[in-house]
Amino acid sequence: MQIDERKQKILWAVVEDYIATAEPVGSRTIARKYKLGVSPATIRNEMADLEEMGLLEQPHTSAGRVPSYLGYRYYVDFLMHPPGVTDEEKLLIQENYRAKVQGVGEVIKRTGQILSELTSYAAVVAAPYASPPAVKHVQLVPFTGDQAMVLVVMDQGAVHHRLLDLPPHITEEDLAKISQVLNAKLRGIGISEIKLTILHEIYGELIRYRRFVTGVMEALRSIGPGHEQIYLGGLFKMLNQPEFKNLERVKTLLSLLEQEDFLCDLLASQTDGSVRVRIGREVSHSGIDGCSVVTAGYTIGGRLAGVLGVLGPTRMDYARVVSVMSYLTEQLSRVLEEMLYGQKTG
Amino acid sequence: MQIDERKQKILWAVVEDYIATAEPVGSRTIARKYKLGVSPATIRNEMADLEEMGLLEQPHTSAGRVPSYLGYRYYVDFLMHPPGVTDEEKLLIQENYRAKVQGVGEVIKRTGQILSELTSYAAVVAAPYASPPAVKHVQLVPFTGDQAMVLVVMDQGAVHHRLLDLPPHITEEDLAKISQVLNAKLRGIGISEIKLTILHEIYGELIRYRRFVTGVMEALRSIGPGHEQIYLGGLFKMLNQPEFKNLERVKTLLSLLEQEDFLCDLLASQTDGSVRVRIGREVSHSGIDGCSVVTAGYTIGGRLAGVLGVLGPTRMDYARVVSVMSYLTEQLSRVLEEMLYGQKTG
DNA sequence: TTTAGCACTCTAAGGGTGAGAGTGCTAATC
DNA sequence: GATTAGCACTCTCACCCTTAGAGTGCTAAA
Repeated sequence: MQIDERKQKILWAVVEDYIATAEPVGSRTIARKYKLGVSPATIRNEMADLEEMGLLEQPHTSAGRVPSYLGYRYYVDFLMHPPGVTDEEKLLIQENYRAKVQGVGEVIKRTGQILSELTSYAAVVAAPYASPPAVKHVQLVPFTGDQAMVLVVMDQGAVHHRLLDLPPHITEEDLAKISQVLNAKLRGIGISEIKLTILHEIYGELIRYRRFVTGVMEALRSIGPGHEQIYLGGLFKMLNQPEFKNLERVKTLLSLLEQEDFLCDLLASQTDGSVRVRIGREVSHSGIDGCSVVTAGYTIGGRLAGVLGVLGPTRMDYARVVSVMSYLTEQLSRVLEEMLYGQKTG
Repeated sequence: MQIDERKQKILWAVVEDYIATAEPVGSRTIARKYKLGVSPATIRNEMADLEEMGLLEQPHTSAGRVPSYLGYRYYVDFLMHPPGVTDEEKLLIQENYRAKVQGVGEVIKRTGQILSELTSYAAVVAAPYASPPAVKHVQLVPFTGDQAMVLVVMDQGAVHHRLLDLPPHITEEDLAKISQVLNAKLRGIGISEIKLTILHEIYGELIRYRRFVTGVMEALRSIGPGHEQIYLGGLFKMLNQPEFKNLERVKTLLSLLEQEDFLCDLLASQTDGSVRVRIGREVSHSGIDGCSVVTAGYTIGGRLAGVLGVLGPTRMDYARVVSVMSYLTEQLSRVLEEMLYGQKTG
């Protein structure tokens, strides 16, 4: 059996209606609302076919139909028409960024807020993690008598800091000198690219402080790519969805979402700037059944810089979410580029 | 009518039992479990008195009694015996801090996690906001061709950064020089203490860069004291409490907790290192009925440095929470002091 | 003053019922 | 051969009723 045009229309109608109402969709409803020019009986027959093909499901014998996982997949891949973003929404988004924002963290937060605002689902946004982030500047700063702080500025504006124990009898000038050497050797290099040759060069010039420099390098390595700031918000919006009237579900979901590792996992698989939809079981995490995740990458200077995502029930308004996400990543990329490289070069 | 010892015992028993079971407490239960040496009938009479005094309430005529707001207040003020913390729990807390922790942020996060772990309620922890934080180090770092990053390390380990437009034709050496002057003038001074005299001194030495330095100073001022990192966690734990089986409540609560302003408000009123219990209506925030908040300050060098709090239902195990909080703030103060001032001076 | 006994009240859980929505099948129609 | 009207059937959900259970207040006795 194949999916002819009428079947497509019916599948489309079922998915759209179910997304809108959260109620199983009956043949009568489709005939009435979507005027396909055929009677409910015909639609019933077609729906029985679609069920046999695994695209629809029946909660129980005498209920309407509900899209199956495959049904959603087919809808997302072939049937939906992302409606784009209205002018008002565009304005809203741009307003949101126009307000004076201080630093990347603020931008990320605002992005998350507006994302959940516009979609009514939970939003997750990872701050730029950059692939790979390159060191822009390293600075050792005396802190207490026996501790120093290592400051590392990355080329995309992130700043990391670590505290380090100082060896005895090291002076502020020593620190400045070490900073200087580290800068000369590391600037423009990704953390993960720090290889033995560079290490040897550094040790060569700083042989006196070998042990301390080892500590510094360890601290640098501990920065790694992952575990940047992650924004999560809009949870309460998602609870308005009827699928979350079950408290047990809310609990397991919340306990997952509180773990940053989990959020990282959700976003990590995004490897380019496209919009990616993972439906139900495709979100491979136990305890998060019946949910879908839409992720999209944003870029800085053309390279993937970070990911934002929307988490909602499988019955998610995919078309809308995809529209919002693609416009939003575009804007976010633009804003970050302007911010980090200046208006002129952006 | 006054509260004699027997009434106290009965009130105590009602509160304890209700906290433990979340069920209205009947006279029979009290007679059986708390062996006061009197019959249920006597207890009934006493309970009627306590109700008349406003310390107990009846959900409906034929249910047991439940503490009223005043009842909880009386219990917290006069009747409860904080049980202290068991040795295992002490060990657990100390283990938690012993693990290698990187920076203040990590300590705050871990504190929040263990706090909600030990109490089963939601935990809120504000990173040290310090009164006032003093500048430890200022550093200007060239970023892109026409932007520089201002790094400010505060004496309690926080690091702030801001991006700034550079005037044309400024060199890296210029930046280094400006950094040096700023450091000399600002080190040890609180952001809010930067007064005109200091400003004049700086301008005097850096007259050439006057406009740029103005920008730097503005950036510094924008750091301000408030809005440090706030940890919030353990929400899903709180949902196990039967009072949150009502989804509507969970939603309003979540929407409040997602606003950092709200969390700040919750913690802000704490002005010393003591443990403070606010019950029900005392938490003056609409939309958060039936909840109590326990806050406590932690100190660094004897001065209030930050606040942690527990948010739970009015039927909260106050005795336990107070015990945990007072031990935890003690430990947290110790850990932070060691971290920021070094083991020897702590 | 305390206690036993008892009638009374209220809730929450269980079970039965009927309306409503939707289906699948069959036979008639285009 | 595809489509449709008609109809019997199924299943859920909301509603009502009933009852068990827990707890009370009152009264009278100890």
